[in-house]
Amino acid sequence: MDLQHPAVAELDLAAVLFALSDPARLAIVRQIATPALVSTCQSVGMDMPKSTRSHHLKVLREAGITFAVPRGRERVLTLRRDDLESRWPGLLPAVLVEQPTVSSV
Amino acid sequence: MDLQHPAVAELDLAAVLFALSDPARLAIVRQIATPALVSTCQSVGMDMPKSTRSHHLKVLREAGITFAVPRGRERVLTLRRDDLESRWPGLLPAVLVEQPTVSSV
DNA sequence: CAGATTGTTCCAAGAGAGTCGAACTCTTTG
DNA sequence: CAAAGAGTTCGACTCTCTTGGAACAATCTG
Repeated sequence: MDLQHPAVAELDLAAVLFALSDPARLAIVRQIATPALVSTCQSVGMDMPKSTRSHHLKVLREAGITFAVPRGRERVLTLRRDDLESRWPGLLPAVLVEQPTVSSV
Repeated sequence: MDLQHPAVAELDLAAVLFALSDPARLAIVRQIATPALVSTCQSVGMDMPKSTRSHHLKVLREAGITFAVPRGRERVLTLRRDDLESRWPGLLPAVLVEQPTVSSV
C-alpha cells in the first residue's frame, strides 16, 4: 500500500486537467485548498460512498495534484501547490478562484 | 448549421477543463494559439480524419474555448482569450505554456 | 450547372470512466 | 487479542467518450 506520487518532471498536463475536470473532484480539491482545515480522505467529499471517494482521490493523487501523508490510520491530504506552480504557473490558482454566482444584474 | 457559442456567464469550469484534458484537443488549441497563423477547421489537427476533428472542435467550441467565424466555405478559428481571462484569469496562459522537454540533467 | 472544397451529422464499434457494495488491509484502542 | 476506524481494492453495471467511415449540406470556381 505504498502511496505513489508522480515526480514533478513526470506531471502531465492533460492528466492534471482531466483530474480537475470532474465536478466531484473539483469540489474535493477546493475543500483541500481551504486553509485552516486539515483534510483527510474521509473529511472530503462526505456526500459520496467511500469507495467512490477513494477512487477520485486516487485520480487526483496520481495526476500529481494532491499529496497524501499517512498519519495514524488516516491520511492527511494537501495540495501540491508548489509543484504545480513550478510546472504550470497560475494554473492551480486560476482553478481555485471562487466561482461568481450568476446574478441577474 | 448555426454555430452556438456559450455566453461568458454560461461558461463552466469543469467543461473547459474537460475540453482541454484531451491531448488531441490540447494540440489543436496550441495550434490555434499560434500567432501569425490563421487557423481553420482543416488546418488544425491534420493528423486525424475530418469527422474526428470536427468532433473535437465541437467540444472546444461548446466549452467556450474557441470561436468559429464562417469565411467563405471555411471557418476561421480563434481562441476566446478575453472571455476565458475574464472568467478564470491565468488559466489559458498557464495551459498554453510551452512544455519543457524532460532532459536528463 | 458540375465539380471540388469545407465542414457537419449520423451511425456503430470499442474503449474508458463513474458509481457503489462487499471484502480486504492496516492501524489504533480497549 | 478483539473490535472499531480509515482507506484501498475488486468486480459488476452503466454511461459516456473517442474514433472513423459514409452520407449530407453549403459554398466557391470554372
